Amino acid sequence: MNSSSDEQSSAVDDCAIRVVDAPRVAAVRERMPAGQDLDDTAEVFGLLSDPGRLRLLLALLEGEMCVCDLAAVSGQSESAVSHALRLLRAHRVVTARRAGRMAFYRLEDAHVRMLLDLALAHTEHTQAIHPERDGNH
Amino acid sequence: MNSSSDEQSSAVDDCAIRVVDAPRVAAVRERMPAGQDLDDTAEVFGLLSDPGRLRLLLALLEGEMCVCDLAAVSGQSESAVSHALRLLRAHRVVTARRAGRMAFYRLEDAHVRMLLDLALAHTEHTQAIHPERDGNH
DNA sequence: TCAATATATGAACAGTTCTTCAGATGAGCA
DNA sequence: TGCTCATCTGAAGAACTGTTCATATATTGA
Repeated sequence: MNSSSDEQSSAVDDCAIRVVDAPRVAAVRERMPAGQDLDDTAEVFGLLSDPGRLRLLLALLEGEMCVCDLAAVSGQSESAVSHALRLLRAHRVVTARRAGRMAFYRLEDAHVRMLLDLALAHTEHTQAIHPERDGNH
Repeated sequence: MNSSSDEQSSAVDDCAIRVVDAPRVAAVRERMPAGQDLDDTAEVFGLLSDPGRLRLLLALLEGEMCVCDLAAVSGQSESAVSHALRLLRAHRVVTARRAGRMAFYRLEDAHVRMLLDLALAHTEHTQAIHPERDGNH
């Protein structure tokens, strides 16, 4: 997870980089999403690129949960979970509902939910295809 | 992108962490994918979490391309592209076809292709909803 | 064989990320 | 009010990531 994509300056036009299939390059460049959109997308994937956060989000797929249960489910310290949730909150992937001194988190981002569902379906699918991998490494 | 998930030791049973909704915690834990699968999934998301690699992969969605054209399309140095492709190759996300001194890369992983399609659809969709975002930041 | 070209690689550095620890905040309760 | 509990936060260090520069490999054509 990082940021870059500063206008992806026109290296092609500048002739700084040589090209083999020029029309193809132009066409693909045409369809390439804008720099900011790419950065945003990469950032979302970055949020999903940590096993700890992945566990939290998968747990939240089925409904809201409080911080301490999330810590138990994901096998992380409550501090680590809190930090992770803060990051996810900052990106509006989850939201918190406070009830007394507890905080209940829920998955708020439909796009992330789809990505998680897809990933989950994939692991279950490959599990079915390659059962020799018993998942315990 | 990192690795962890060492057996996610049974903090629940150890009573090291207190739990509010015990049955819920048990049920979610039951459905949680195995540690290795989670690590693998996180790793895939990690591969997609860099704008540069994202550009390369999006370019490859439409067919194979040589390294120099990928550099042109993605606005990166050829060295950076080569390093990125090596990483993607190591994870079998892309494969190389060599023709003379050129190397043509293609997207090889169906799961990654689906994730990219989904992400692409999402940016196009939000583009349609929020046209005020012109993508130039 | 030699030079030029396309890609690959290694090492090193800067920047980022994750975890941990210590302490802060703030709600509930005696 | 003072105490406990659930969560949050900041700072610090270790580990990781991405880029660059220099150089290596390998193929083509002269």
